[in-house]
Amino acid sequence: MSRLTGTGVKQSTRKLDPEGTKREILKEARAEFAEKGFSGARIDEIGARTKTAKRMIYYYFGNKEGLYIAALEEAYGEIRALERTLELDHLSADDALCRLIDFTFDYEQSNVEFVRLISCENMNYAKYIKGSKKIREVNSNVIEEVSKILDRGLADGSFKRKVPPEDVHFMISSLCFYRVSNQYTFSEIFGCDLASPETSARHKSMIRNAIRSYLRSVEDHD
Amino acid sequence: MSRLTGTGVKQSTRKLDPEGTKREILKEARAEFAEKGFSGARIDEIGARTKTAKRMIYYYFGNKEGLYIAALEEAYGEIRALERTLELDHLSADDALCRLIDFTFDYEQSNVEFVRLISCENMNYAKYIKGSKKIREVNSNVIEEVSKILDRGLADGSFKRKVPPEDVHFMISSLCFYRVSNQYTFSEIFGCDLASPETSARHKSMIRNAIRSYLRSVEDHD
Amino acid sequence: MSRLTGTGVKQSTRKLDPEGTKREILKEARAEFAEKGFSGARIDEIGARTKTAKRMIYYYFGNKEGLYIAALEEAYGEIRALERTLELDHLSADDALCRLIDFTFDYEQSNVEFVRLISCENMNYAKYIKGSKKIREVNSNVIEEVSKILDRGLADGSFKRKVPPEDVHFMISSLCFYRVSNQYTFSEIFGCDLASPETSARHKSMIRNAIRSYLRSVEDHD
Amino acid sequence: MSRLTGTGVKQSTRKLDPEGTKREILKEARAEFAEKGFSGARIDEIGARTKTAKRMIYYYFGNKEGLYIAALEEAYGEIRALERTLELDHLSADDALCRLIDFTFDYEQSNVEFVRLISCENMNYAKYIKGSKKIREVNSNVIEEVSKILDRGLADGSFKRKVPPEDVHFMISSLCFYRVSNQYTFSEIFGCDLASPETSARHKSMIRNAIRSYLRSVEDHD
DNA sequence: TATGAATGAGGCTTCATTCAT
DNA sequence: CATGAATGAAGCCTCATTCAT
Repeated sequence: MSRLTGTGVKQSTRKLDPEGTKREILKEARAEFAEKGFSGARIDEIGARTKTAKRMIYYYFGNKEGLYIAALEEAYGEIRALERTLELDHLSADDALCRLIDFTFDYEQSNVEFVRLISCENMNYAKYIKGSKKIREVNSNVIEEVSKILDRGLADGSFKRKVPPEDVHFMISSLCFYRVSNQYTFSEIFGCDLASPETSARHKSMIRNAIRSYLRSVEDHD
Repeated sequence: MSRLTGTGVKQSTRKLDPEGTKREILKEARAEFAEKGFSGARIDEIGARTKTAKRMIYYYFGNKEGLYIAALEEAYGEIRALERTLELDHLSADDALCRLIDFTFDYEQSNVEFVRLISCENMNYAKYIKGSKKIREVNSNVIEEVSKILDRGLADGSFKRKVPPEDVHFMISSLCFYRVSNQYTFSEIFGCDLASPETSARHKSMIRNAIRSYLRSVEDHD
Repeated sequence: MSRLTGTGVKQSTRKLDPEGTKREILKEARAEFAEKGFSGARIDEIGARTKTAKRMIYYYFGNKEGLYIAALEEAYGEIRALERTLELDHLSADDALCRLIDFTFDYEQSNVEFVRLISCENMNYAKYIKGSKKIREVNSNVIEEVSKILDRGLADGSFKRKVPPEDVHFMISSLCFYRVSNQYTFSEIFGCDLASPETSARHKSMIRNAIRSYLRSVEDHD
Repeated sequence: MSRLTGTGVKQSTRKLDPEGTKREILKEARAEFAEKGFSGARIDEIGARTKTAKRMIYYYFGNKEGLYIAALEEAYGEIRALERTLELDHLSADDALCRLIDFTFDYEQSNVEFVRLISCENMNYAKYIKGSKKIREVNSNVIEEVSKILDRGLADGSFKRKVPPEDVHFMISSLCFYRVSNQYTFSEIFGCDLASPETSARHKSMIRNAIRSYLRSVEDHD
């Protein structure tokens, strides 16, 4: 029943900073899950990366799954929060579209962690976000934004084609996401580097204009 | 494999078909790795799905890593072999492009397993295919095919834009791959079903025409 | 107690009632130890059942062991205190014996918690009550009471047999205790229900008369 | 992926003796569960007591619960198997009854482990044996045997009272079981030693004759 | 070729307890 | 008196892999 005083190397004095502790755990969890996936991630590793004891993970998040879901929620929350600051309504349809595309491109290119978390969750058949209404809420805005842009473009004649907003969002997402998510196999197989500044700049322009030209064109190959 | 999972059912007769055994293991390995990822996949499970014993996996493939690489190689081999049967040279540039896009679209839509294996390997930072020259070889042809189409299109005036073939391959891949790889989170978040026949048909046409219109257009938004 | 189990519900107002707090903890501790045994019981659970915080358990009882001993002492104290109110001296030997048996029977049947605590302590080889003189004290009276009954019965001829009072107490205890302590396996195995009113009434009479007839009989099978 | 050759102290060469391994694990499991109860028992401890690796417990029994159930089944199996060798049919009702009582008394006194396992399972509300039809089967015979004795005794006049065989079994069980299960608290509290040869002999005779006298008597105190 | 038995290492989680306020 | 935050130790179990036949 006796207790040896811990020989912990980490901290000489215990700190009491619940919010800080929680935030730090979450930060390292995102990194670890993004790097190794859900089953590859190690709770031990996350614990080791933090200044607090591994034990606190269970204190605040219950278990590995709870921590993972929290990590996903935070990741989705961040990108959608930024998206909301874009002020697309002030811009012409064409400019707004390009701004949205550029934002998505830049964000995903700079936030590999986010992209990998989503890939990871798709490997899990999205089973962990199924329970999270927070994620649904946080994402609800995107389609609405695209929709407004498309309506404006059709009205002012800059777009010719009526396309469901989900489909446009899908194209933006695909082209920006895949570049990051699949950069490793793509670069390896085709001997290029998708992350290089040149390729990056070229692709950014290409994605923008591919989507624009689709919305502006009318002739189809069926 | 545990004593608890029942015994004596499998090996009523010893079969001596090394190639068959190997093929069967590989088939189940692909399924398991595609479903669970590398670290989530279970050697035990692959053994259980097979008519032969788990021990044979080690006999034929050395270890989990060897089995996984073999699974990847086979998966890449299959799609590229099919791609080679397309006989694109006989077609006009426009038709050839569309045929290649359609093939990619259909193949990835029908072979979720393939898509997930590639996603999985990207989660691994492509570290396992780095060693495999077989995979590089097997993929070498694709860019060449695209290149020929683009040249032909520029020559006959059906395409206006000079685009690196890797970039066109990138667009095709992105749009076809993401639909499958990210269908779970996308469908969950936006309350749709990317795999439904309607969405599928609409997207197939959209992808085809987005890429075509890009190649045929000239005005850029910079 | 984990952050996950909801906060801020309990301590709307600080109550300053040390005795009440202590009593409440003890009550829940008895329930928890009786239900799960010493090693199965959870300090967290006892804390959760209480309106006060888990920390108070350590404040008042030192540790799990201290709490457990306090629970045992209280449990023994209660039954012996009631036993002392029986006023057996006013009754004939035969009546007094039956009254004591009936009391034991009823008390143990109604206080499964008590029975389980004793069972639990026996699983612990009685190591925790060894230190407690309180428990010895509190139990000292029982044998004395039985002894008086037996003496009276031999004197007035209603009992024929001279039996050590400990042995009679042992028979009463065995027959009343086992019915409760072992009701789960017994009922399960023999497909009956020891707790049903019918069986209960039948057994109560049987126990009474088995002990009586033993004290009244003389012929032995050796 | 490399494997260090084990520095195991236990055995220089691996043995392949599945039945022996299983038996050894079960033997040590019975001892551990009987000593500490289900939640107090330590899989590690059981593993350490055996000549094989802890891992084999999971190989053969799945988990702690599976091992515990197997231990219970074996324990019940043993006593009932011995009971079946008693050949009570050849004896007079009175002799048969005494022989059965003596057997129960001796067996439980000598097999504290069995008694404690049953106590333990009652602390678990018999939840683990609920699933086991093996245990029900193995116990089915007992009541039948008692019933035959009672019938014979009523027929030849050695017993006067018609008592349900379950109730007689209950009395035998109670008196023999409690002596062992509760010896620790009883001895501690009343300053005696229920396991001593003298007390043991006295109780054995007492139990025999208490049950006999009940069956032979008719006057009740109601 | 084929297989059941065996295993060390390490993974997730729980637990009683103590620290700091 | 009271409490939320923090923690080391240890528990159960899983996993890829190797041994012995």
